Amino acid sequence: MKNKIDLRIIKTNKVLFEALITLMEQKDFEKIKISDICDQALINRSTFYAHYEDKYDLLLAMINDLKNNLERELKENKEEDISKNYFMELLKILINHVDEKRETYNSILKNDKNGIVIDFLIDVSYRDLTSRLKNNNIISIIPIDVITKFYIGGIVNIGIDWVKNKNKYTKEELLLYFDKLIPDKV
Amino acid sequence: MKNKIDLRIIKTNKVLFEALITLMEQKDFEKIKISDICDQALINRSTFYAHYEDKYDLLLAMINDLKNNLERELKENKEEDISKNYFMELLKILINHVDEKRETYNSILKNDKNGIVIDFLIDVSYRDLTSRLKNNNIISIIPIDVITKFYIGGIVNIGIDWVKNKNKYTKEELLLYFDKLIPDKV
DNA sequence: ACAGTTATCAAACTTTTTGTTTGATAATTG
DNA sequence: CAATTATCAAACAAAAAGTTTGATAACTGT
Repeated sequence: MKNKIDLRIIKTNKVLFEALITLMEQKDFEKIKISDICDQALINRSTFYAHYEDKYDLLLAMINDLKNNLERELKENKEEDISKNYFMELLKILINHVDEKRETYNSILKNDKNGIVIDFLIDVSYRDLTSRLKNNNIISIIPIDVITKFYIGGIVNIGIDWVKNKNKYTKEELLLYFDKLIPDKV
Repeated sequence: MKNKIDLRIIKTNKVLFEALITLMEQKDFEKIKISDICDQALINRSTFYAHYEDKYDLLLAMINDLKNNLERELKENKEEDISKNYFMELLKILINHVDEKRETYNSILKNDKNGIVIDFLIDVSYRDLTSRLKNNNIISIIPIDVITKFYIGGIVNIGIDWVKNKNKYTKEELLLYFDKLIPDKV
């Protein structure tokens, strides 16, 4: 009674994710047919329907998987060296995460699905960003979650640019830019 | 030989735009059928195909129309009082514009089609934002278009929040927040 | 290693949605 | 008012989405 997940299910999910990413790099999400996905993934169409309602359902599952990965990585890496600047730590992990899953993020962003990404970024970074901004005098005038949304929006928008144009600047430069652009203590 | 646009065409476009907005407020763009749009707009489906290839084509036309409106408003209003701070002028017009077309923007943002909106915002505001940031010392370290992307991203992300939650803060407060958050001269 | 379970498969099928074509009619233009 | 043309209903054809079947192969737990 171990209740292990069937290997075939894991495999099917994997090939479906990969197929969707490949296709989203080639064409608009809107124009992708379920049969395209199945052809690319080399699975039967009825198998697709055994797992997902439609392609949007599949996309959400893929993004959710991504989020779980990120959260795991954050847990694993944050404990290692506990410096005072938690938020820059987080950004560093985040940048590496995106760099490793570049094709996936690129395919999502290309198709304008970044709202979902922004939501989970706010989720993941809200606490650390807030604590970075806490010492700042700006906070007395503007509601804290408005400020948070502002900087997350900025980070994501640069991130999008960075993902789309791989070689315009390095990870280290990117991190430096963020550090300069996001106010620290007064 | 005036070559005027047929009134019927204008009317059809109008009801199609309105129908799309209404439906996008109710459900995902992905789930909207062309026949839904036609039912809502009270036009024949063959008429739809006489104007647009598919619903995505219609969406793009709607967004393009929005952009043209904004650009016209900018031209009209900017000349009135020419203060030194062009960028805040622009933001003010922008905020009023979005406020007036709130349902439209709301339906677009709800459906995660903001990439297109960001693109045209960068288009429209790049020059004035750049000139506001020009006097800032940060510019020597970070490429100017990276900075621009950062602040546009922030503005849009707060804007999204503002559109979605109409009564959280006023237009005037919103403008004040932007002014505080976007650095001016050193 | 084996018995029981279940995910995948091919294939045929129904239903839904898309896209096209027709010719008649009504609205618009100059 | 005559000529033009956008819209319409209606009937199609074609494509894509879903569903169902029973056979087979892959996986699980003991």
